Amino acid sequence: MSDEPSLREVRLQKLGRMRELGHDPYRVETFERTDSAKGLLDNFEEGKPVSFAGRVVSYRLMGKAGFAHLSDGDHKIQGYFRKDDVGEIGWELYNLLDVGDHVGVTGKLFTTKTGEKSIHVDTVTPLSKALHNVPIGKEKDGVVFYGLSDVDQRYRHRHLDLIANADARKALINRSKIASSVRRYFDSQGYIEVETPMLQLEAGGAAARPFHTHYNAYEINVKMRISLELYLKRLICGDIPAVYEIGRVFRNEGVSNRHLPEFTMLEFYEAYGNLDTMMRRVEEVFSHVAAEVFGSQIVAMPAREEGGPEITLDFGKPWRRLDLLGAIEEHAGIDRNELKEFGTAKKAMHRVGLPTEKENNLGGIIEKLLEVFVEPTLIEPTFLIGYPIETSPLAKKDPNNPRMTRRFEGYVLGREVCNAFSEINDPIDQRERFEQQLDERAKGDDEAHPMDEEFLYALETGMPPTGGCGIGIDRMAMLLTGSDHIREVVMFPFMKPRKEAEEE
RNA sequence: GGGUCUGUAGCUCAGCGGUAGAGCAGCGGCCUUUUAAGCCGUUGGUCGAGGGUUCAAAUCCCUCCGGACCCA
Repeated sequence: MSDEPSLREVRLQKLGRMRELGHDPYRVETFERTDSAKGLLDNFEEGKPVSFAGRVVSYRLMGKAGFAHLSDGDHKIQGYFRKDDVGEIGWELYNLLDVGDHVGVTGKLFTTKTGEKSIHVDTVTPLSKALHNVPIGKEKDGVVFYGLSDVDQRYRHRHLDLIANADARKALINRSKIASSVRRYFDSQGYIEVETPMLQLEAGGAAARPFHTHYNAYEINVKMRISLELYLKRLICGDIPAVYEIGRVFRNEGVSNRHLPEFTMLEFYEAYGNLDTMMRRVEEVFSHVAAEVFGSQIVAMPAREEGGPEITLDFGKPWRRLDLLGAIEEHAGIDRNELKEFGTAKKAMHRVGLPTEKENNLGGIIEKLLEVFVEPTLIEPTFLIGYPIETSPLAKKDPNNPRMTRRFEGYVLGREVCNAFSEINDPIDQRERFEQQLDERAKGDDEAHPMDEEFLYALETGMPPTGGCGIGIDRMAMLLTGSDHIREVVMFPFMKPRKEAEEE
């Protein structure tokens, strides 16, 4: 996207003139500021001398005086520039400014005729020149006009989005604060944060296709990790009793409003923790983050549909706990006894109007029923407990029902937010599960879990009973910031490359 | 993968068979407390790309390249 040359040239000419006046913006290295814009406005004292620097986000010239708002990113404050006060050079410099430039000013705080707290400027120091149009909208009564709204451009040129769109900026910054807050929670609970390998010989710990890459020095093909799970459990085997990681994982899949090929997972593991421990951790981390980042455990969500009621979620309360099969019984009208065998389950699935051709095991059917009938109903924070064994190759069997595992998922607003289980610490059981997965793989399931001898060796050394849980940080951020698209909470989401018109 | 919509000036958009428009930004005037400042004037576009239909295509058709939303 090349600018109209003339526009860029005009800006370069203005830059040249600034240099002629002895004010090359790029030679300046620092500029002392009395306070942030918010600080100046909050601790406003009429007549107080101040200095401030920021980006010009609005600009009005009226003959021999003018106004411009300067933004430090978070807040903005208005400057009043008068020819008689800034002098000949200062006045010309002001005239050379454009929306998008950075400028430093000194002056005195004062209140305009219309009551806006401002800086009456007496010196002007250009600090950077914007060489192209910076699409900052004009604003009236909180409504922004002519801003940057093209979604593709907002993501591709995120810096413009951060400048121009306060809401987008806020969601992204809150996402960072959420991740920091999660860390503070686990640190305060005695957990150790670690970083495990992203390049792996076999990508395990989840059902997903990995990205492949090549390691030149060893001349081997390696894979990008799809989860954090197996390495973290190897640390539990090494007697690090409480461990977590927040890191990027990569899954070779399509994109949607909830999926990106790379996303940030939190996984945490706690020796001697069971499902109840993990549920408590999830409740606590959500309430901790809500309170720390949003100032309240009660979070207001935008209406889920146009004109619908606003929803408030109270993360101060314990989450609802429901049995998975019971929930299917309630919402799909399928008796749990029908879900004991593949044949009857398939019939029941057909009865409730779902296609059954693609299903080849009981667990798949149960998960499908869950997705269609139960998930959308789970608005209030809810744990669903007890998942089928076929889709849970790393979770302990339920001693009361060997077809099911000691696993739960948490849901909020109809979306999965976490996945946890009592980790298998029986190496014999784990090997059998991997072998079952290999069978699935042989049948064509390319997301089935690979065998991992190193992991099994660690388990054979002995792992205490352990609870583990994974939370998608992006999903958590979407939830808490009320974003409907994962790309709204990722600074630089992967974008399909633009085909250049013609490479010549 | 399926459906709906969409690509026109730096930004936000209108035009939908008769030969390219508006607001903002830019440029030139006027204006020393404005705030979507205002007033006067003005520059700026291979109408995503290619092909077709037509006397005539931004507009209709086809193919491609992007994008958005919904669905599997």
